[in-house]
Amino acid sequence: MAGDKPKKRRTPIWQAIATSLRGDIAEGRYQSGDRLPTEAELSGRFDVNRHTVRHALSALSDEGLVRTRRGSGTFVAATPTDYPIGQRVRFHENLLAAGRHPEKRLLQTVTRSATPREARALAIATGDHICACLGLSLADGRPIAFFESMFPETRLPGIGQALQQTLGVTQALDLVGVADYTRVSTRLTAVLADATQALHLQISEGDPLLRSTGVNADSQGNPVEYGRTWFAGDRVTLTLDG
Amino acid sequence: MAGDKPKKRRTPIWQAIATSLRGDIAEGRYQSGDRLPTEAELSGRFDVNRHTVRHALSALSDEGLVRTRRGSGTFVAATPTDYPIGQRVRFHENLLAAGRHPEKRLLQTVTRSATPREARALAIATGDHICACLGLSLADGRPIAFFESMFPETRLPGIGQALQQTLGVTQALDLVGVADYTRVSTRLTAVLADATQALHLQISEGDPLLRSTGVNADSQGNPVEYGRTWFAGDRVTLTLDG
DNA sequence: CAATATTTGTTCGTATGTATG
DNA sequence: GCATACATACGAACAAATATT
Repeated sequence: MAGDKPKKRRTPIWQAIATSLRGDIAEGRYQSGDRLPTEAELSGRFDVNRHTVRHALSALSDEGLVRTRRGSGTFVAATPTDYPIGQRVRFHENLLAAGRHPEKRLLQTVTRSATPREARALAIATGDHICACLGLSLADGRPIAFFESMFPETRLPGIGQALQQTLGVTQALDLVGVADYTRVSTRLTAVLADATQALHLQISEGDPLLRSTGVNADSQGNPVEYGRTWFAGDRVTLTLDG
Repeated sequence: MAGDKPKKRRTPIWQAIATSLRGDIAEGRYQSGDRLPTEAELSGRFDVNRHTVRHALSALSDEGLVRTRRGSGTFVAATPTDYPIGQRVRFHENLLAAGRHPEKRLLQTVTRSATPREARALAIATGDHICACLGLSLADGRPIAFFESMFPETRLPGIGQALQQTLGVTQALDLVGVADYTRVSTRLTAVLADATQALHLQISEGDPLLRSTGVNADSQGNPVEYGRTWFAGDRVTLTLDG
C-alpha cells in the first residue's frame, strides 16, 4: 500500500516484543514451566495486533525459549542448566550461583580393588583399594547428571565414611585432610544413554548424554578423585570461560 | 573322545587368546581399521572352537579395542581423536601435533542477513550481513566434525573470498586483518545426529554428537566468528587442560 | 541386477571342572 | 557324599548382513 506513515522504525515491532519477553524470561519474571500471558493479553499490553504477538512468540519458539500448546497456552521451556567447567568444579557452588537448588543423591558406595585403568588415573597400584560411589546430581529436583566417582582409599583413609556422612565431595575430602583440589584433566565426548542411566536420569534409552571423564588432584598434584559424569544432553550445557 | 587329561589351566583359553590379540594390536601388527582374521581362521590358528574365539573377541569389543560388523569381519577400532579445546582452538595445529592428517572441506558459503541470535553473538545489528559457511573437518580422511561458521562481513570485509581461497579459518582471518583471535565462550552439550549431519559425518541418524557453540574474538575483544560444531561422539574426545 | 559365497550373530545341545553349602 | 550353581569349552545348525562374482 502507501508508504511509511510513522517514524522510520529500525527494528520491527515483533522483534521488540520478542526482546521484551526474552528479557522477562531472562530476569526470572517468567520461570521455567510458567505459562506466558495469552496472546490476547499480550496484544493488549503491547497494543498491537495478535498476529504481531504471534510473530514474536514464533521467534522465541524457534530459539527454543518457549513452547506453545494449542488450546493451552505458551510456556517457558525448561532452560538447560548452565554448568561451568574449568579448573575448579564445585557442583553446589556452581548451581547456587546460578540461582538453582542443587541436590546430590548417593546411590551406592563400595570399596573394591582398582582396575588397571582406574589405578593409572589415580596413580596407585592396580588392586589397591578404592572407594567407588555412584550417584545422581539434581537441579531443582530434576536429575541432570549421573556420576561414578573413585577415591584412592590407600591415600585417603576414611574417605568412605566421610562420603556417606557428608553431602558433597568437597566436604568429604576436607574431612580426610584435602583442603583444596583442582581438576587436572577433563575429557568430553557424547554417548547414548543405556538402560540404567536412562532410568536414573528419567530419560529414554538412546537419548544423548555428554560424558565427562576427569581427575581431581590436591595442591601437591596427587590425584584424589577419578570420576565420570554423564550429563543429560537436553538438560545441561557445559560452559567454558575463555 | 576325551582321552586327554587336561592340565590344570589357571587362565581360561579365551583370556589367553584375548591377550594374544591385544598384544598383536598393541605392537601394530593389526593397525587401526585393519580387519582381523575371521573367526574361522582364528579358531583354526588357536585350535579351539569358534565360540572360544568369539568369547575373546567379545572381551576385546567390550574394551573398545575392536568392533565387529556382521557379514564383514572384526576390525581394529579407530582410536578417538583427542581434540584439545581452550582459549586457542586451531584445528590444523591440534591435529598435526597429534600426528594426524587434518583436512577441511567447505561445503557451502553464503552471504546473508544475520538472525537475531547470530547478531547478538557477533555483537552486530540484526540484519547485518554475515558470511556463513558449512563444512566438514576430517582426520586421516575420516570425518570427525560438521561445522557451521558465521563471520560478520560488515566488520571483516572480504572474509567471504578469503575463506574460499584459503584452507583454514586462521589464514582467512589473517587475510582480512585479524592477526590473532581467541575463544571467548564455549558451550557444550550432547544431541542426536539428524539426517543431514549423519550423511556428512558418515554415521547413522540418531548417533550421539557433541555440539560445541562458541565465539572467537580478536585481540580487542570484537567477535570475529560465531560457530557451531558437531563432533561425532565416537570419533572425538575433547580434552581440557587443567 | 541377481545369484552365490563369506562372515558374523544367535540358538539350540552336550560335557567338564570348580566352588558352595 | 550329594545337590546346586556357575564358568568354561566344544559341536551343529541356521539367520542375517555383507562381499563377490
